[in-house]
Amino acid sequence: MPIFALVDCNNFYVSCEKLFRPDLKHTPVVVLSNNDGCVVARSKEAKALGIKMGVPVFKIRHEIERHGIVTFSSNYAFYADMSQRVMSILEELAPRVEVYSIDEAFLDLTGVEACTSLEGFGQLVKTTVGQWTGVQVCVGIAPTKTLAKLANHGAKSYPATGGVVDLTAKERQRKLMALLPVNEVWGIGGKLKVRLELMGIKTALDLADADPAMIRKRFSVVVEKTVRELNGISCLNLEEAAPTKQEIVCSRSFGERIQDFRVMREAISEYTSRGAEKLRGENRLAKRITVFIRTSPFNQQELQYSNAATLEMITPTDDTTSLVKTAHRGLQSIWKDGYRFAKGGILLSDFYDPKGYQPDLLDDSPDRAKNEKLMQTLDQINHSGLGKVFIAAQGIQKGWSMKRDFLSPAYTTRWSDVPRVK
DNA sequence: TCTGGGGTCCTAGGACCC
DNA sequence: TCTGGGGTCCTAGGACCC
Repeated sequence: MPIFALVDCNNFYVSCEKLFRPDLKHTPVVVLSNNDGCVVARSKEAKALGIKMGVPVFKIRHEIERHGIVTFSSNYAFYADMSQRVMSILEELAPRVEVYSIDEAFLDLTGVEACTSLEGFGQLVKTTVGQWTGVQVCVGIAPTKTLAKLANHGAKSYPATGGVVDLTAKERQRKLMALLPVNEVWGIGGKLKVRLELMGIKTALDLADADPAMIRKRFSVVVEKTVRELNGISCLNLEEAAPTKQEIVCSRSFGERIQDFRVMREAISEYTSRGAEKLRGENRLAKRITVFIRTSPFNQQELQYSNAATLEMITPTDDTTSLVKTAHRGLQSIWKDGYRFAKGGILLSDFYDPKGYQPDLLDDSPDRAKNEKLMQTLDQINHSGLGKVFIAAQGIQKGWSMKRDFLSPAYTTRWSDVPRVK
């Protein structure tokens, strides 16, 4: 029987910010999404004040002032660096690790029991990560990933557990599941919760006791697997190697609404360039690009418009200039004057290996090799810290670029920002 | 006035073929 | 009035995750 552990950092983004701001130790702190739009992480103090996850900042302005809540713009370069430190420790402690997200990892603990108690191992993970990085984690241990997630949830919710829950015993599984609403189960979101509740399935335990065949018929194989996982039958394996990407998205809400075609073209050019850069980083070529724009769905007073265009290139490419040209055609085909656009972006898909694709006989676009050197040079300069080079279509003013009014310094990734001890 | 970004997987349904 | 059936492939859209 396999044993999984889920290690999850507590309030990760906020914890990162607090590491370098000991003065904020007991202060309520929140981290905001891109554009300083919504709350995406909350300190324990902020949670205690009733600040909800995902709430738009403008709705809690009053609370922020009244309670002196400190806000940070999200600083992904910093969080990604801290994440790497945590993950490399986990990789030292456990033989097999799946980095599941920026603040979570699954560990394979099969066989660990022979050497030490599972709970003891969980405590070791927790204290080691805490001492070496300052980041606090909780550990959930169980025979399936879905149960390990629930165990972790238990470890977070009940301080008496000491942040580690071993859920390998069947009775403990059922006891915890009876307490949890069905939408706390990994893979059950708001829509499924409503449909399940109509069938009388209200708790995680109700779902575990449901008939898998019936669930498959009424929902899907995904939910069926969830039911089996809740019963201790492992359906989801540990995925050590990151699977190759199927698509690359670059999209942003604009710092200010866009009403002018030329401005939108700049923004789309910028996202396309970034997408092309990511594509080269993944060592892939894309054959398809989707361009999309939309007004704000939150403002119902306003005229709404949302559209997307998908274009196919003759030959798969990673060349910024030809991708930007294609994106421009796409934008042209969906653009409409008279709207206040709130968001736009591009999606690259239908990927090919640069070494193994079939060139098209009728392709008359310039030889890929010519632009390859140019793209390499572009990436090199942009990664060197010497400055940034970009194509003219991206524009210079960028009034639309995102707001980040409360950004913390790059403590761990930029020499000039490394804190000084006086 | 102001509401994130980047992914995955599955399914239904249309297009197309014989 | 009567208007095949079965298969594959592709895409859009919906659901979920963090």
